[in-house]
Amino acid sequence: MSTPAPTPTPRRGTRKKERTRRELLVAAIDAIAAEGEAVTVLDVTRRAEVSNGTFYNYFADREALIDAVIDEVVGTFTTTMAEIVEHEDPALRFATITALLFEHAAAFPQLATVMLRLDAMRRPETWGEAPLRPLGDDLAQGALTGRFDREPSAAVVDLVTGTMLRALRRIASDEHDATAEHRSEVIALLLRGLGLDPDEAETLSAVAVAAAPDIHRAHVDRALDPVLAQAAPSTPSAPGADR
Amino acid sequence: MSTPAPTPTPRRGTRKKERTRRELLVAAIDAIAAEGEAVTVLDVTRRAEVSNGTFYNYFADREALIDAVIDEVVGTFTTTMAEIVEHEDPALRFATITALLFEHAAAFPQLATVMLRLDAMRRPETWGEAPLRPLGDDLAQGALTGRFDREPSAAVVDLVTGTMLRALRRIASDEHDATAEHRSEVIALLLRGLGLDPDEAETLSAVAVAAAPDIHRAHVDRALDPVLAQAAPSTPSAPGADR
DNA sequence: GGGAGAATTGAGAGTCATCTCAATATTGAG
DNA sequence: CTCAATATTGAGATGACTCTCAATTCTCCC
Repeated sequence: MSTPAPTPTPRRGTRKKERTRRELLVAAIDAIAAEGEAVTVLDVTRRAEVSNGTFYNYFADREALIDAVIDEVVGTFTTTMAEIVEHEDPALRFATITALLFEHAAAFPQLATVMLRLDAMRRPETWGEAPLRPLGDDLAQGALTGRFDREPSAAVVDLVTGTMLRALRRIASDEHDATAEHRSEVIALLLRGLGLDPDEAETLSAVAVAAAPDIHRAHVDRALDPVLAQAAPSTPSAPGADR
Repeated sequence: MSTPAPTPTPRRGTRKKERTRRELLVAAIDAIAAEGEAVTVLDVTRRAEVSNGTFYNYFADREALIDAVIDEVVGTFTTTMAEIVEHEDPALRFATITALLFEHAAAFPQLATVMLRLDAMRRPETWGEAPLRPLGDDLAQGALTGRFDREPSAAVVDLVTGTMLRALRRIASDEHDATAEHRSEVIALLLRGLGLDPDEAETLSAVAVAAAPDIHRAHVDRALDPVLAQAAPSTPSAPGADR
């Protein structure tokens, strides 16, 4: 039996409070993906199907919600990255990290869309400390250490983060050519720009893109907040092992 | 022949109108650079030092202003590009176009900031048709035609436009390393990623960056709307009479 | 200068947003 | 089942924003 009770009760002892907060977070992610900077508290509470007043039990104000969303979303991406940081060959590590981010964006387009929009929601004065900046710096640094003779200069950061954000945008908006070939070619272009031999760049990127889905699935099963996984309606959260 | 009707040229009291509209446009550029999507009509009219009501003599509504700003700002960048489109060697043309855009962004940081913010002000559904998309496509296309064996695929567009937008953001926010070296290295990285020989990439990019200031100055003197030039307070223009 | 028409003003109507709070409903341990 | 703690509700208070319009000021042609 175990018909889910009409009153949704996940488990005894779990305060309702926990669940409502997460529902608000998921609703906020959807709303920001759709509305961007212009999102309103009412947008969020309507999606979460709670009253306007309830919102203020969980967040001090609208700003606090935005901050919480930034933490959540950037968290899922950085966790995904940290997941495979122990790769040995720096070039392969870079390729794998990038391929994983693409995979993550394709699996959770709302999260990617929110990340991209948040990246632009800051004022010019604070662009330097934008939430995504550390992620880009880490990536560029990790891409280069120990393998290429090039230092992770500002130009390299621009090359890597700019290209990846642009490709993420394409993937998140589900354009027709956001295919595995597209991802692989993006990575190969980056590797070549960073100084890798063209042939090796092509091989490495193909390998990384091919390996990404399995790594990513394992990561999601293990580490991703199940409530956030709801934010990807197109992805069955507990599908069969195979695809 | 010609206009038979009432006095062929409308000249009664129509002088001021032109000027006010341009002042509103300049104020809007400043305001959007500072406030982004959240800009209000009052922000703009306060900056332009006109009353709220005056605004509606010139723009049907707030949306119309945004559209007009997009036209103006994207216009100045595409004009800059078209300026040097006749270069012979595609790689050098690409390097020069890029260097010119960097120069333009450094000379008119407000325009660059507005362009970058507008790029993110659209909804995800319309990102594909965002105002900056054609500019990026043109650039990627122009970069490759006739020289590289690579076709201007989606990956190439992502590489070129993403990197340039990121570098423009750095230049617009006046970060300490937005120097000539930075610009030159960005271009070299791109050229190498596109398939050019590393040494030639370095040489070409240095040449292009060195040549950019003169070309740009000539372009501004010749073609740029003088009112828009006001948007760059650091520019020593405005030689007097406000006709 | 005189005056017709262009240009501007700013108060105000209407809308919609954020956030509060007293009242009400729900939850779950004993 | 009971009831105190916990969570939710939704109608306002408040303020900011967009857009209108009758009244006023300004321009500049003659």
